[in-house]
Amino acid sequence: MGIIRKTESVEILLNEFHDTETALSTIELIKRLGKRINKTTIYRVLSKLEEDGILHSFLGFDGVKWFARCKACTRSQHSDVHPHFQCISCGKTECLEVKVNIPKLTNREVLISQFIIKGKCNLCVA
Amino acid sequence: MGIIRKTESVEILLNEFHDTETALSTIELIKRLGKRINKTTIYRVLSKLEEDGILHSFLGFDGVKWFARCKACTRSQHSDVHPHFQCISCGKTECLEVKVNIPKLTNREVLISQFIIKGKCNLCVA
DNA sequence: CAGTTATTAAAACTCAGTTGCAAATATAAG
DNA sequence: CTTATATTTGCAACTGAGTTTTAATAACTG
Repeated sequence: MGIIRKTESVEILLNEFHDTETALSTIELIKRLGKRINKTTIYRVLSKLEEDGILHSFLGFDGVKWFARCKACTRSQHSDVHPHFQCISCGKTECLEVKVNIPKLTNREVLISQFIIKGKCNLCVA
Repeated sequence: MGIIRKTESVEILLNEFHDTETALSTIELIKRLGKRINKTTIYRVLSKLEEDGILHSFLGFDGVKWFARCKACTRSQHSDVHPHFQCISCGKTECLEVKVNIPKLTNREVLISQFIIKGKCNLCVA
């Protein structure tokens, strides 16, 4: 249904994504905000922000859901189709501004795709 | 630690993968075999078969774990790096025999990558 | 300001996956 | 073949991410 009312929860959550390009897991957000916002609300607001094309989500290697800011998505179309990188050392998870070429598949209709890469990030690779 | 003894559980599970190229979820395997093998054992045998390079695993869009036969993997190296396709209509999930080009990432070390595509399979696309 | 409707918190629940431990069984040694 | 021992199994209880239900609360509309 998307966001209709500007509530405190929405504002607080949007704020967490405002000053960062990196993705945040639901777990991390609950850890940070769990005392101010109920976890049920956190889950609901996140999924509404996704519906609205403000955030996009993906599953990390551990099966936990991550969210990150969209750059050029709208409510009707999520156009953020890029790989996500998860660092095994520091845990930082980020969107990669790289084009993915989805392989041509004969006789199949592609709807969504997800590409996750695990490794060491620029700071941890040393 | 991998498989050391040839037990009935190992044989039954290997058999499920013997006559199919498609992937099987842990949920499906527990549904099929849960009366013959305890679910704990199913989970344990699957992960040992993965260690041995006989099966490989990946997470579906729902966060459930899927397993499929490896083609050219060994205990020391899992070389099955291909996309997986999950059909939204019939649920069939399969390995795609397509090469994925992992984008060149400067200053980063890539360890594992996972590419999942969701859509309609050749039978359901009609 | 009052009425309507979306949003929230809280608690209980779901369900995939894990853990600890005692009993069972495959394999190696004698 | 029998015994010793180390792996494997089943069971029950647990973990933890995410969901559902319901009553109370807060944002918008007129």
